[in-house]
Amino acid sequence: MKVDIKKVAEKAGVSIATVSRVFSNSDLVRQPTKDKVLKISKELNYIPNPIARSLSRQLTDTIGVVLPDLVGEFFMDIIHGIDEEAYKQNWFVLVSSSHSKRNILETLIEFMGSGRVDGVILMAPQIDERINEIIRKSKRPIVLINAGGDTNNNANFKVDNFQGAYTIVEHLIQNHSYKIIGMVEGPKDNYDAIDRSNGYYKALQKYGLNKNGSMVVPGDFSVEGGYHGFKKLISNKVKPDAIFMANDMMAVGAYQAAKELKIRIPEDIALVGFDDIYLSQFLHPRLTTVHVPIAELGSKAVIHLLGMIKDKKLKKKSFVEILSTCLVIGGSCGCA
Amino acid sequence: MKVDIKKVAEKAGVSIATVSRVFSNSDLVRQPTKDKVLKISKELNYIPNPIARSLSRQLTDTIGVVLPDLVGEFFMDIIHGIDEEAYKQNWFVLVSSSHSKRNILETLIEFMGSGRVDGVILMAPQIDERINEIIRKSKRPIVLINAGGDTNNNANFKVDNFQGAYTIVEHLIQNHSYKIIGMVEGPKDNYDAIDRSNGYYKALQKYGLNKNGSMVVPGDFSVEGGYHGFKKLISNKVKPDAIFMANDMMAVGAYQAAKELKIRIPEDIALVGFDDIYLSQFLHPRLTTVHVPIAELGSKAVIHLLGMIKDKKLKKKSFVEILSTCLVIGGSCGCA
DNA sequence: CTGAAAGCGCTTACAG
DNA sequence: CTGAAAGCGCTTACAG
Repeated sequence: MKVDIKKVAEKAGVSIATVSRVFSNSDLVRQPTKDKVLKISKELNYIPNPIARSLSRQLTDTIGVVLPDLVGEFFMDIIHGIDEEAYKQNWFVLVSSSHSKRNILETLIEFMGSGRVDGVILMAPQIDERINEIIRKSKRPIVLINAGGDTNNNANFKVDNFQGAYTIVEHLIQNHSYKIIGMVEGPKDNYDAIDRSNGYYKALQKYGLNKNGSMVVPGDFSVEGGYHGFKKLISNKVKPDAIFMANDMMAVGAYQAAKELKIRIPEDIALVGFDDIYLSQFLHPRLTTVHVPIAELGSKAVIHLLGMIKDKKLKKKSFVEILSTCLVIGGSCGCA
Repeated sequence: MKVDIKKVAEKAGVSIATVSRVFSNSDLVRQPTKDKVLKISKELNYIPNPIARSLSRQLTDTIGVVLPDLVGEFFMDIIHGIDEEAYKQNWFVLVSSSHSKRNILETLIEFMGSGRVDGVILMAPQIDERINEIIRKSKRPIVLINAGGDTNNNANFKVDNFQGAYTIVEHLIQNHSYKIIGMVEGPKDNYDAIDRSNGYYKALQKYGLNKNGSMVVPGDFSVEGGYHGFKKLISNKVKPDAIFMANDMMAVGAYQAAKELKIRIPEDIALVGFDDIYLSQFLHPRLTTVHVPIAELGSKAVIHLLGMIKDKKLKKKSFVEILSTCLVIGGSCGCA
């Protein structure tokens, strides 16, 4: 029943070494021999056992992907980007997201410590010292996606949150001449959020609006957070002309609040977001926001990781690539 | 540097057999011996190599998950359901979705043929003969999620599309007394879609509306499909009182069309959907729809699959569980 | 309760 | 170009 390399070798009248060479595409085998082995293999329905191969080569052809719990909207895009690229190069993807039963740390230890994967892609909103220690101790390469905290001495792929925020706020100022621009920020300890806030401040400063044109309230990247943040801004004696929500989910909450208060977007107040989540195109008017290249982040991470696995030298180098975002114009900012 | 079972055995003054037994929690080891081994292991930072373990046991503790390309909204929920349950039982998840570079068939062959996984969960909208053949030939167990086509002799977990559709249409008839109920159907070759259509017809029939109260146009589960389907229904001389969109994505398209035509929902026409996708709660008014227990589908599939892996007898039995859906009432049907 | 040894199915340096 | 043999790091039936 079970057909292994021995059976193929026997039938083909060669040694298992030769069969092995045929399947690893060694050029040490003559074409006729190769043909014969391949023919027999087909007949017997032989597929080399990847586990045995892994044990022998000390390589698994598998990468581990560790994701945080809350990536919701992005989840599929990331996995797709990773999966597609990995497949192109004939690698497998072991996925693990943190959830109620498990945290990132555990998963990382499991992946890095065992021989189950040859490298890992880690998406962690925040790298703490314990995580850094695991990374340092491990001999397996790791690539960070959108990581915050101390990410030195690692390979990093990030999104240009600062520039994205700067650009969209600049759009509000330059194209629409809004004078007072409010912002509902993201979580204080989230690095994406911090960079977005910085981009906002920078744009205001550039156009001299930082003194009287700024109005900031805290938020948390959730729909409810956006709902309350919007209400808070709107209840100010001086009303903002426009509001920059630090992410689209909060913008959704803002739409709800506006609806409730019968405030029209963009007639009464302009609104913009960040992320370009799927949902944002269905808001009315369509949300003006910043597009984030999620799938690309995934595929770039894979390419780099495989490079690190193949070339040990690369592993030592720290590396950062910041992917640029692009503005998505909808009607919510006041554009036609 | 590399610490293996030998090193631990040596340091602990026992044989590798004993170390192995300690880590597989055999009760054949005395507590003091166990303690000593565990202590040394901690010191040396020893983790048993899962690949070697797999080769020896002929088990990988890994399940493969094969998903179609287009599950968008559900993707994360399914993976989460599967991942969480698998983790509870200490299993790993190898994910693979079909995409531009790969189809379901290839992935399935790869998973089933090689020794990379002990079983697979397959979500295929349609099982064709080639897929069935692969399943039949493989000695590894497989569980089907929401599969269509000939799924006999397999383990299946499905959603009760028929009942869900029946219930929501019945709601339109019973609670709102609508007399003419249109429907935009899903793809002709999609089994979910077919069952939903059947539920719709059954409800109309039950209440004697099948003669004059039915109005059906084709659709394709896409936003655009819903947009055009809605327009087509609305352009009829006799207008429907309510429309059942075969899925929420199409309902989104219907909202867009309604907005454009200045048709109010539900005042001018009631609208309901199916799936309860994340987005549907943000439509105005909130979409009345049918909730589908996606994560549960995933976790149930895992539980059953692991059962099949552990108990070979189970593997032979065909099995179907149909998870029931529930009605989610929003404002779009005319409810307060 | 513990150990020596065979075996899981491959890869690859070495010898020819 | 090909083969015999050691080795990858475990598990487990067998013997004690």
